[in-house]
Amino acid sequence: MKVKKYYESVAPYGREQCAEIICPIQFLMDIIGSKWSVQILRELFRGDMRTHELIEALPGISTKTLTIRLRELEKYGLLIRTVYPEIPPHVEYSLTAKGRELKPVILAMKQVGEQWLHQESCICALELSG
Amino acid sequence: MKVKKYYESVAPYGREQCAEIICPIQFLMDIIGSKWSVQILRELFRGDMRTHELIEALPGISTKTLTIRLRELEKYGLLIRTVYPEIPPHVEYSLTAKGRELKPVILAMKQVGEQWLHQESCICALELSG
DNA sequence: CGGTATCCGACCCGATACTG
DNA sequence: CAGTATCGGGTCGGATACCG
Repeated sequence: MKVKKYYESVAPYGREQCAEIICPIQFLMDIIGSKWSVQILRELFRGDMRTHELIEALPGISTKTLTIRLRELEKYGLLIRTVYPEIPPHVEYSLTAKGRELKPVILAMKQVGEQWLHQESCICALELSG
Repeated sequence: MKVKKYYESVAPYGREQCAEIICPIQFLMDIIGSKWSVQILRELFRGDMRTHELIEALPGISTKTLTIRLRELEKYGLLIRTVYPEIPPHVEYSLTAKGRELKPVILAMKQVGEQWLHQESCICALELSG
């Protein structure tokens, strides 16, 4: 009886391989649409990073979720995991060429996201009335 | 006691308003990252659509999910819902100017998505060994 | 340091039946 | 035709403790 490693049991829920019709936009969303995925990629665009650097750069992420996301992105060929056989362990993550193809997507998202963020009236803003 | 309408009870799970630090990329993902959202927007970029036209254009979506996604996108100001007081009911959805600002994002996603889709070896392909 | 195992609440979303 | 109510399975992902 094959036992799945725990991070294999988690996959983007919308993904349906080889459906009759595949929308390339949804196809991409299924790859990068999980929580934290784009933020991990965003960090790696700044340069190669070690695990604890990612954890520090992404406040709130758990080691479990980080590992799952990294394995997914590695499986999709977007990043490479390099292990240096040292003690204590030393693991480095870096974007592949394929991963860097996401740059225009992430740039476009950044541009629109910033624009909308600045327009948005903050829900937490103090109400002066009353 | 206020009773939430059922579609108000559903919101993108990653959204945290007014966090100390907000990544504009994640901010955008929280708006368009739910299942079906980008596909709905993709259809509306082709022109205004009625509810049943969207259902036909998005095979697999339920009326419930469609309604929830449409209300979300309307709440974010990305589309407008127009009701024509007729019998039978006639409702039309159209992108707002803000919604159309997503065009470069969706185009970039489409481009990369198509490229990767064509590279991908199909998991369902027959295995010739054995 | 990096990763794993386990538990568990939250919620996403599909199916179905029903209303005006 | 468009939308609502309700149910329920699946899984997402956070918290925590532990290992080599």
